[in-house]
Amino acid sequence: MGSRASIEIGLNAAIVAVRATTPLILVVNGPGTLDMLPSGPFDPVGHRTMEMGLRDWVAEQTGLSLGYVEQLYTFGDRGRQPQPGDRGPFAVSVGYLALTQTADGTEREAGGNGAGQARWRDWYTYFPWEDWRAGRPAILDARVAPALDAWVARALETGGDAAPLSPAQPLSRADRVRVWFGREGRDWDEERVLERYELLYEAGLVAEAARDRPEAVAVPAAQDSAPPLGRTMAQDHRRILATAIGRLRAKLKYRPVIFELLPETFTLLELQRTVESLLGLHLHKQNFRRLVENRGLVQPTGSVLARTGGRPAKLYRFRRAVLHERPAPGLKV
Amino acid sequence: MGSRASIEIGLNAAIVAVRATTPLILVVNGPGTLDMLPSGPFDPVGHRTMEMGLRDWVAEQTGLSLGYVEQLYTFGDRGRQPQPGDRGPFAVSVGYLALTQTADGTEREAGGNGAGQARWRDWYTYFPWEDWRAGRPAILDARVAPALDAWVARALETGGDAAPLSPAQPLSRADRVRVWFGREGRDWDEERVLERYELLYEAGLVAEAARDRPEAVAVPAAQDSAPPLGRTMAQDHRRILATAIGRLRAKLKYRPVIFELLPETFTLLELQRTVESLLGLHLHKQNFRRLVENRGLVQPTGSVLARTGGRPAKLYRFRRAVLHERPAPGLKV
DNA sequence: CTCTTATATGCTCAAACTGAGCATATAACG
DNA sequence: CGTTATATGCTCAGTTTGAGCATATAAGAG
Repeated sequence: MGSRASIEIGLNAAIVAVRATTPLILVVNGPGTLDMLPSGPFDPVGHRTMEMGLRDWVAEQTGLSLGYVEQLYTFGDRGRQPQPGDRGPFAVSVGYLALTQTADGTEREAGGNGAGQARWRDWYTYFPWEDWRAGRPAILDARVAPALDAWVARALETGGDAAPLSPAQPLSRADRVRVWFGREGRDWDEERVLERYELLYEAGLVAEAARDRPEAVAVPAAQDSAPPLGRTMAQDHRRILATAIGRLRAKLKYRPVIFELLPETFTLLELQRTVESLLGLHLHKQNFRRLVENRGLVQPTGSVLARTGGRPAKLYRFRRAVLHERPAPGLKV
Repeated sequence: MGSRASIEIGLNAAIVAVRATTPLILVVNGPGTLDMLPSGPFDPVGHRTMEMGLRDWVAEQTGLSLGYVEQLYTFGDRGRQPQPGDRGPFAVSVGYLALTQTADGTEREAGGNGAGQARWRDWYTYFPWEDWRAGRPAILDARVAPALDAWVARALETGGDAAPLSPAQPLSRADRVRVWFGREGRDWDEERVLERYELLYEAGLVAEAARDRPEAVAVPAAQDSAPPLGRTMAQDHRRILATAIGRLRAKLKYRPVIFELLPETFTLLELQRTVESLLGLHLHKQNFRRLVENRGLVQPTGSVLARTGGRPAKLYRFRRAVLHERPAPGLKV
């Protein structure tokens, strides 16, 4: 077992909130103009658990004290290293998803003394193709689809596209493009955020790909001067964010986590808009309220909210008792 | 950031197969008579990714070449260390779930030159309370429930049981026992394997608890001389196995992973028995076949299997095309 | 004051899905 | 030729879903 490189464990938090109709992610300033997730190395001497280490780093860098936290995935592949010759400790990234009440109002909230100011940013800035609320995002037809088609075509020319890369990944390039980016309308699985991002990475279409392995990306000449697809983040943080979004979109459907993001009381429309913003699609209004009421997820507070125009909406709150009832359901939309 | 303890990343594989009606887990000999999951440290110099490292370790220790592999969770808390004074490198465990065709026949299969012979063992050996196929497991009423009740009672006496340990874990002892171990019949969520195991651990009812923190377990005097609940494993491997079982039980319902465990062709009853063995419960036969046929998960091969007594069963195979169809469904039972 | 524009809510309805069973078909066995 | 096992087909009522139609309650514009 000889000499192993030393290993460092990076803890990274994708901290999510929703303001009105926009899902937000908390970022700090990274190298250059790059955004970074709040993060720091795990120090087993100073922290009893990784999660506690994460909370400390976040508090230090953003001033935020996290509530709901869930571990996402541990990434540890060399290809993703900054690779200045593979020097320094090898870094493994452990990604976490955290949910917090809408830190609304100003664009930035807590200071933090870390790498700079922490601020909230619309998560669709990083994944513009994931927001279908206004219909199929233009960027898909304009940029993503052509580039992916070209990438598939290159594979078909140069050899074959049949080869499964691994038993766990048995789809060809063409299949993956079709399955995860679905042509046409309703062939879109909003949970496959990570798969789509990694496909774009593999195809060399996001800036991170060029940064990590400049040699492998020489090919896509066509859109060479085009702006990158989505805003880039430092290190592998956009991959962690993609994991977070996908996991949150999935979890909403079977656990009542949405209420971690809402204030104590809310109207059913606010609840619906929050869900829609995260899922990136629209839901049938009447059916949505029927769902949340039948599942017993909410209970009326008795008061109403005088809004802008229109009939005043009843206020509801999360019915915490569902947590003690058996399956503790979500919003299977 | 000063002096950090060195960190070692342990890769651990919960390798699952099914023989007839028994879910199996592949174990090697650990210290003493303890079973261990095939595992080894991640060496970033020798392995490009953690998953490749895992495959290498498994091949070395068991002779098995893994197919389907999925990362489960990364455990890294100090409380679970062997703690001979917290010396040595700090170990973080990354757990993986692997699925493989039934290595049927003999009790052991591949040799491996590692810590000894690898062999398959019924996973309910480790979690006897998880198998409900023959009705509510006797061990629940005989041993688990009384011990948990006593543990809840102790909390109620000594202080209060209301305190949520963390925002992400907002349930009291009493609630957790009720929600995860459900009194009576159908209040059992077969996916909550990890939650149940960790509750037993926290309550000091599994041998690992006494091993990790002898001081905290002095209390349960009642069943002091009783045999431990379920077979113990080395380190935190039983926790990893619990994670694997829970994840697999959940995943069966929305992805066609069951076919990783089955031979090329099979009868619908074999398919059903395999699913049932993993879920630890019985399914309605006619409805089950209606489900798999309607979802297009299988297709008849045309031939039949002359069995023991009874009408011969048609043979089916996995309809791989579902992988290319949109949501790639599972067996939502 | 009345009409228009917005929301909020109530209700309906058909199609699809689920959970439980009843009934029939096809073999091996004694 | 019954008996005993499975394998398969079909039914049926209760629920759940997906789409809409219709009504209620406010703010504003003529």
